[in-house]
Amino acid sequence: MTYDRLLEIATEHFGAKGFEGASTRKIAADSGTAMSSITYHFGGKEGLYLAVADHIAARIAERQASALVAAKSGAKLTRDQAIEAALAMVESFGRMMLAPESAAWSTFIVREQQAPTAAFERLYDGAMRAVVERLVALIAVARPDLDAQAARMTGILLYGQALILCVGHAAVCRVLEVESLDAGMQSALLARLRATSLCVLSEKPE
Amino acid sequence: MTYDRLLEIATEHFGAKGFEGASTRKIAADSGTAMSSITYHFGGKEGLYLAVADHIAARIAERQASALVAAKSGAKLTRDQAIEAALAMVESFGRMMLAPESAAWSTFIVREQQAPTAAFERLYDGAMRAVVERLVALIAVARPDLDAQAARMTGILLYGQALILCVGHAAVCRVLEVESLDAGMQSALLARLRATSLCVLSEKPE
DNA sequence: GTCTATACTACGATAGAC
DNA sequence: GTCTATCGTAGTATAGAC
Repeated sequence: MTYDRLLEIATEHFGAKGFEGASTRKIAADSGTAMSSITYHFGGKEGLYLAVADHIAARIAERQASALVAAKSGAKLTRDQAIEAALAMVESFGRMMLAPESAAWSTFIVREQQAPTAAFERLYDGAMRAVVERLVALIAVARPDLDAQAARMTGILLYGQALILCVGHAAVCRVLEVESLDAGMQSALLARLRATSLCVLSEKPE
Repeated sequence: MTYDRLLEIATEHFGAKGFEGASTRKIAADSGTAMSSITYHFGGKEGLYLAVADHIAARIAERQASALVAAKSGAKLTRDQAIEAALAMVESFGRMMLAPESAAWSTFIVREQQAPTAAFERLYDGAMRAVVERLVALIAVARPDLDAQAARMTGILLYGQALILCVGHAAVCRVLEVESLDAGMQSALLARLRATSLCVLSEKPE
């Protein structure tokens, strides 16, 4: 379908070059269709951009769905269970950050973070909110010594560890002295992510 | 000087909108000069872009200089000294990430990370390398249980915690339920950054 | 060094054929 | 639904006056 193909290609282009950098002519050409198809299906460049935001949010949501289910919310958890569930969420996020698709997503999202447009609301409400809130709730159980705001901040910082794997991709490769992150390096990174997160989550409340 | 003014304004524009999104016309206009001044001083848009990369690298380097000096390299440090020096470096980086100027830098750098151009070399060699290598060396002292590669990964992850404060700015505000990060919130974030980093650095080698 | 002029290319939008 | 054709705008680069 032309609609889907345009959406897929547009995700790559907007992710790689940003809103202004991407060209509707090139998006249409790479999708094997005419530029006016964008007008027909999405109303214009801006409509296409917003559709891409929804698309990214949906993809992220479905990828994080399993981690969310595993970290069941309502149930009372022991501290060890909460720690394990939080680790699983951070690791799941890190795994997504290492996946090749998310390279396009991350630049898209980071741009929206710095200068939020209407697309940011869709990204946050569609994908981020549920994941962050769940992790924060688990941290509150794992670290009863932290107040609510400190638990939120800790959640942010833990996700930051995973985020750099994608957002700082070139620097990560440089520091590790590799050309790209092969499967072995990826699992080593995820293991380290889990280990450092465990240090934070299992800190003994004195 | 026209040269300096162009450089400063260009840093903002490229940071906010990326290479393709920024317009030499607008950069020149905001600098109060003619567009052809860019050709004269920088040879064209691309030359200006590379000059901005050098400019950002220099600014970062000078900001991190004090943290680098404090974490003196050659000297033998005790574990506690290494931990304290590493904490100071992470905190210094976090402080920079919270500074308003770095908002423009971060998007510039993140774009380069995902799709590195010649500008990335300048950023990495000019600013990042020294800071990362110093932190990794300190981690090696603080955590003798980690091998060299694990120490590198840990350094990356610690910097990731600080990076999200800038790169995920909009989401951070959302999670903390504030409009912007005032001074109190900033120091609370830095305190938490220090606390979680301490958890990782002071982990007892069994 | 800095400006004005202009040349040329590429952009997004839209109208209308099919 | 998809295409071609065209319009107006905005982009960078460059030549030449001062």
